[in-house]
Amino acid sequence: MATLKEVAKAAGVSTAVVSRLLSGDKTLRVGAATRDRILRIVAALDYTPNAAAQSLRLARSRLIALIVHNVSNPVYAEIVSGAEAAAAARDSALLLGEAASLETGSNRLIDLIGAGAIDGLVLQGAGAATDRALAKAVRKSVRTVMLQVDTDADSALISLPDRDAAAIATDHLLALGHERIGCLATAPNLRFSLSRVAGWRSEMARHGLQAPDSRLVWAGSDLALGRGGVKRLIEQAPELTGIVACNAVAAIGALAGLGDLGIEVPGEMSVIALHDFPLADYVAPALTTVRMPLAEMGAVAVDLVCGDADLANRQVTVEHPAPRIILRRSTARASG
Amino acid sequence: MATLKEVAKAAGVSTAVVSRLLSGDKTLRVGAATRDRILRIVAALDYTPNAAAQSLRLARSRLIALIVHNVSNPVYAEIVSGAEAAAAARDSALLLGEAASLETGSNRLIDLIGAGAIDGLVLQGAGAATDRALAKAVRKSVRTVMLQVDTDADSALISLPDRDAAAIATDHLLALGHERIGCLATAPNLRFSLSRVAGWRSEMARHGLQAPDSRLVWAGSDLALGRGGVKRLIEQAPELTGIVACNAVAAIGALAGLGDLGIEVPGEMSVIALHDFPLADYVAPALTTVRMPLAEMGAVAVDLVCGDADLANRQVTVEHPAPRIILRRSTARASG
DNA sequence: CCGACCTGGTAAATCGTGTTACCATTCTTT
DNA sequence: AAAGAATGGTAACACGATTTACCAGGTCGG
Repeated sequence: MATLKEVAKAAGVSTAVVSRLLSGDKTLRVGAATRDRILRIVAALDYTPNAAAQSLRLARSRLIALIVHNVSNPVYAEIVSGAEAAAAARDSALLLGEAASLETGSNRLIDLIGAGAIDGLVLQGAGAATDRALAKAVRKSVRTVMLQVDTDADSALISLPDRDAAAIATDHLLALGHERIGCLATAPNLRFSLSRVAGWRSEMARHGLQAPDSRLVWAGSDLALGRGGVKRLIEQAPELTGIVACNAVAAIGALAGLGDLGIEVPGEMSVIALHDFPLADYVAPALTTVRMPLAEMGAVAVDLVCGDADLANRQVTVEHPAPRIILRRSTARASG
Repeated sequence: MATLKEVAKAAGVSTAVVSRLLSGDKTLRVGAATRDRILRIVAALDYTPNAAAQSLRLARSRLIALIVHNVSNPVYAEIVSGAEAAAAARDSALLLGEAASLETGSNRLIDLIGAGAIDGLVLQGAGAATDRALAKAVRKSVRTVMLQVDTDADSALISLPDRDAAAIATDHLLALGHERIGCLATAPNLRFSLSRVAGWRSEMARHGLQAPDSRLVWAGSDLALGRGGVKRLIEQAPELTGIVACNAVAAIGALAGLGDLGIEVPGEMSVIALHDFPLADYVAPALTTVRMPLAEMGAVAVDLVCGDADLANRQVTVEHPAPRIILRRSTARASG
């Protein structure tokens, strides 16, 4: 509750001195006695600058908004976690929004974006909510970074090494002797998803093997869609002995779907997935994955949006740490 | 970028009219023509009130802070999700903090709390970060709600029906014919944890069965601690045929720990856990749980902190939806 | 015809900081 | 001793919205 004016009065100086002292103004000349007295009083009164007044004056709030599809998905949770840590490291706070809440009616977070009240916006995933947020952000030219899906606005795009990771996964199955390898992809209209499919295709081609559309199916990024998707895939391509799943959550659904079909993993079918999270080690069978730098992507997004680089047409791929295989039990040497 | 003054000038009125019109002041008498003109201009200029100025004037930010131990834990993620939805419904935005980021050095979120810049604070879990936040909040008398762990401050405490849920879980094992039932608890110094243990103990007693300390072990709420904890438990009490795990994430670790020991679940050991989340259906074996209203707890917390009820010594238990068993494969009838 | 009331607004203070421009002493220098 | 510089600050405005108190002019009742 202590205000700058109160501190100044208690110290017997003007508010200007206190403000300049606390903000480290180098042009301020102040006596040592006065300085100490002010600092003592600041401490005694537990003075903290009023955030609203500061934001108003500085036109800067040190608030970052992150909009994510769904925080209960462990893949997205890891992004949130990385972003939160990076925001804290940059002395900013993180406003979190989930897509479902933002779609309907009026929403405070959307309003804050529309009022230019935040310093930066990070958008993950596509959909009505992100479109709405993006439209507001563009109007007020809020610095915006998109994760994984691009747009025509003047925002930066952060990607993962999707193609490489899919190639690594495919290569792992190939090294185990598999030749008929399918792909459980996510969405046909998103760039990152297409990159992963391209990684699978090109690695197959490099080994002179086929990767026809019949061995590809579009599932989403959640358990139920993975479970249903793998059944369509097996129906289309019963000859498969290995599957590259482009999303680990969907892959776990796929393991269940394969169980429904009576197909044993890894005995009859090897499954490797992109992305990793702790529980992947505890499903049945433990899922072999290619770990991608998700937390780092969240952190890079926040760092980029907080910096002062020009974001228009900026494209960044998070290369470190590089994708690497986490070997578990869902992949095995091809039989026969 | 449009300001109230600009709107007023364009409409040929004073800022007072515009402000009062937009905020729905009923004492304002304004001509129909003027009203329409103002509203048209507001729309044309895409005017959004400056959030900082509004907060400064109204001493109210419509920001809620939620501090959670770890968003990657699916149990906590569900709390976050519920809180976010409730905040959106109340036209507030949610600031998210993770404990690890808040412990060290200066932090913007802690500062915002210390400056009284938020309307409410919800704290989950105990630890240095929450203590720090709480201390700041108390100084500025920020409305605070604690989840699951109480404190001596004037904050409300929200609980789950812990004792009932543990009793339901215990009862399930008893109904399957188990008599030597252990408890994999979380922390010995937290109230909710003790309630769950009490639920186990009392239900055992009600059936005339023993629940000695040798059949109890304190593990935490994550995978590794559950895995280690169950091994200590089996060492102390090899005679057990059933385990009530007080946290589902730890329980999944425990399943792995039992696997390490070569103990088959549910053949040789039945495991039932408190809390539920989607992936619990996909581990090996699928985990039988007692579902608790986690998202609802997050929502209740936000609603309470946003309301104007007196929070001092207020205690709320989230009773709906009531805890219920999700029957899966980790529990079976006692053999012999 | 005059006071009261209603209609349709306005002026100005306030919230708490940050910052630019300026100033009264005292000290130094030649 | 007078000019110039260094010391140690201050006064005042701006940021953008809200709100209380007030008021000019027309209408109406008596």
